[in-house]
Amino acid sequence: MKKILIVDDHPIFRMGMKELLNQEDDLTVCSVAEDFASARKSLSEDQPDLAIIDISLAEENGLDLVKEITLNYGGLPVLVLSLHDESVWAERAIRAGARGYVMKKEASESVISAIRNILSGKIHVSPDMMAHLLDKFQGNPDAQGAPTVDILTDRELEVFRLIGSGLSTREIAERMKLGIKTIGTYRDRIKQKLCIKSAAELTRHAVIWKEKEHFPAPE
Amino acid sequence: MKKILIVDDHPIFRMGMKELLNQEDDLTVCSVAEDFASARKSLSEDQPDLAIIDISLAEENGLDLVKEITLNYGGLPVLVLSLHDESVWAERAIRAGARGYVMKKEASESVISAIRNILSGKIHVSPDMMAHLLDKFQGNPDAQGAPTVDILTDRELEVFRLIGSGLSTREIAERMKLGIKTIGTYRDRIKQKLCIKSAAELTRHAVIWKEKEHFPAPE
DNA sequence: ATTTCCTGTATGGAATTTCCCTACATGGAT
DNA sequence: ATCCATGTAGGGAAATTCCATACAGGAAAT
Repeated sequence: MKKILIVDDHPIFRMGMKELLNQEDDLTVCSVAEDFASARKSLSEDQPDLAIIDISLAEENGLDLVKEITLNYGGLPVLVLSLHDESVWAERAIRAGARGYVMKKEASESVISAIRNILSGKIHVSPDMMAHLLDKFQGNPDAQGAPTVDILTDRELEVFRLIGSGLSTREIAERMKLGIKTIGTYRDRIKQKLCIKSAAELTRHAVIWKEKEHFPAPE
Repeated sequence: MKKILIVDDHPIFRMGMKELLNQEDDLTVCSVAEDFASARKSLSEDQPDLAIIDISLAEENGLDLVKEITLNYGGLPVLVLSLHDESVWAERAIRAGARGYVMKKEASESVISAIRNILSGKIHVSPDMMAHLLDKFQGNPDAQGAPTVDILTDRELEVFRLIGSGLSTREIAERMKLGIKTIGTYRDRIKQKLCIKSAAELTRHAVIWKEKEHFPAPE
């Protein structure tokens, strides 16, 4: 019986996931957490065999939790869930130490099979992503993907995203629990990498990018 | 026993929602649908008392389904769910005929109480949104579908547009051959009229608006 | 092994901007 | 006649932007 920890800040989704996993004979949800603090608690108290983490946690950045886990609980495999498109996040998730990535809108069976794959030692991402990662691994840096945003580091991207949702520097600092000056540095670096000259344009690019990523179809 | 139809394209979320509702004594999920077609089928076959609709459906626009339902099944109340922030979609949802709006990340209890409110004839949105809608209703009675920018004066709109194309205050002043301070005043007034609090958000709204002008929405 | 580059974090200080208030002239609406 | 929306602009404190610099830890390259 494998024990599983779920970290997700959507209550109803947590409920669905728990239901789904408990229907399997050999899996059991040992705990659910909605933030870092309770996730840490469960990690030490319940000793799960696998952690399922939503990387779009409300206040915190799920990638950080993934990093923390692979650092401190080396053996514990992590499956990353996300609302958003694989092409943007899967690679970062894997680099952060996750053993798999699935999008939330995928079928229940995908989630189950991802879990089984991971528990048996494999890495689970979609075939496309797998190919892409391998490509990149062999040193074809210009594989494809977003020409711009791709060169941002995790933190830079995080800041970029928050800029895109209309937050001010101070608000971003609060949300990420960093100094204002640090956010300033990230903004500088983003501007440099993306060849943007003013704050106004930075915001504009960020907003457009975010709208594209997060609101693909609807008006 | 009230019968409820769930329309959502996230399998796991559907499962969670179903579980949640079935735990209530007086509610039962009569059917779940993941797209328009099966939603229509359930509507005529199962005669639900309430429909819960995720407006970020994969291929289709959930708002259209809301409109269709209020048109053809006049009496059937609709609760709209969305991943995204209320401020963006709630108003549209209500205008499309929905009787309530909740974000997916809200607690399970909010969903339940939204359902009960709606079933008892009320409209359910967050207090903030309620205030905003009421405001709009009396302050601007003919605001039916008028985009907010309508209340801007010509100059304000001009400034708004330039902000949306990523120009800084100084650049706008130069382009319009006005003092920086004047542009500052326009920015203040735009913010006030559009209920925007920070410069970052102002830019965000302006960019989104401008982008929309250029990419006529497939609504 | 050592050097170099990248990333994350942060500081300093000058130049700008934002933000909130006030001011005033005009041309309509009441 | 009066009130109000509009276009224009100034003052001043607080906040942000912009540019430079710093340093530690890790990865990559030599």
